[in-house]
Amino acid sequence: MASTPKAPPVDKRRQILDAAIRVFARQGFHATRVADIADEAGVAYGLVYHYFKSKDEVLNELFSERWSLLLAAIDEADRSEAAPRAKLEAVAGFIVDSYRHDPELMKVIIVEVTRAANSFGRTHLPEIRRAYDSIARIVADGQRQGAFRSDVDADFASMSFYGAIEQLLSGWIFELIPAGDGDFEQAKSLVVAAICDGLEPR
Amino acid sequence: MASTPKAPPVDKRRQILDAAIRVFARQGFHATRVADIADEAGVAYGLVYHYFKSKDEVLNELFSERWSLLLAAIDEADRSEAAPRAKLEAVAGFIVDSYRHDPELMKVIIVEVTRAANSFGRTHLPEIRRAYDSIARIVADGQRQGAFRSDVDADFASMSFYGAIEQLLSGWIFELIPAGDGDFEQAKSLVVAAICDGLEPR
DNA sequence: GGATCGATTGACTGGTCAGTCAACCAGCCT
DNA sequence: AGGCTGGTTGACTGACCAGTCAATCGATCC
Repeated sequence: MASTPKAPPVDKRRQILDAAIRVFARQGFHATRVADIADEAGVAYGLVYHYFKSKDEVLNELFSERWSLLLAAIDEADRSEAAPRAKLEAVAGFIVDSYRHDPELMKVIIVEVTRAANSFGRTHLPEIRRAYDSIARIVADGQRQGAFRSDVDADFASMSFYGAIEQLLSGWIFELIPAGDGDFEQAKSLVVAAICDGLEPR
Repeated sequence: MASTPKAPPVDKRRQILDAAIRVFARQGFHATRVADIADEAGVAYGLVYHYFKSKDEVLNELFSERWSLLLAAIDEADRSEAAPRAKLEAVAGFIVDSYRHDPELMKVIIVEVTRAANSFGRTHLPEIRRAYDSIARIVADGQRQGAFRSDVDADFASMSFYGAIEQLLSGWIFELIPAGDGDFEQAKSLVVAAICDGLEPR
């Protein structure tokens, strides 16, 4: 062959990360030994430490990879010309689709980072917080435009909105509420409806 | 003395539980050694195992003690004659007051149990679920009375409502939003307002 | 005063893993 | 061939800590 296969045909690093998603999702971070990751990846124990400084770094990498996409999606929604309500729909849509596309990864991120406030959540608080802040900016903008009532604090609304979505994902993850294909679509509009329209009839 | 001090003057078991709250809140469950609990309680290591079968059981006890109060409060609200919206206000009020009354205990319960879905959360899922179900019953009742719109699934509304409150507590716990004395009162009505009235102006 | 029994003590053990490291291997260049 | 480089291997170690247990204490009763 003329090509120089400098990089090996299979990306072992990626292989380890993907294996880690599966194992973390199945057993939880604390209950998985590094050997479990290596086994699942079909790779020797030591190789994990060739590519990652520690077991923690594997999880950090998984989180950062995905969370940066979320931050980008929120910012993109914010910068768009859409109506405030449509912006929130875009954010909810992105998160729900993330779960639909890769439930195991989202499970790991939520259970092991976002909600693990005493371990990884603390480490990544600044990044997590950036998401809350960006959502709050969308809300505040909507209030300035008169699309949202102004007697609700934007930070508060942001927390409620995000909390509601995350609780929904948790419900799916732990099979507390049905997670059919239609449920996802329905959920997207329902979270926004709940926060924007409220429950009371007009 | 005529009295028979069958029980020792200080309840060591309670002392251990209270110490555990402080240490769990400060360091998190996984990071606290049993020796830390004993030290904080001013008690010998082995005494913890005299009163509790394991380190896990200490946390279980703390959770069950408090969660049963929450379940009772929700059920009491449900059984009352109040308007559906007032019932939700009562639930939100109880949870917020629980945090105000003992932030450390609520931090432990939320961080280590309710949101620790891969460890204790899984163990206590049935009890946690009972809270969601009771709230859903309040919502469904409100829908039957016409006080709430019916095109939002009650289970879904329940999850959103609870998720919003829990996210608020998380915000206080990790100092993402201000936790002054007035903020608590404001929050109670705001969670309900957000979920009942929504954000859009009338 | 000594027998009994529950509370209390803290040194010790056994098992578990994260992380290390020396050796091995495969491709590639000279 | 021989040597270099970087990916790959897995046995080993050192630290940590939950849980055990035999010993001590102290109150109460006979």
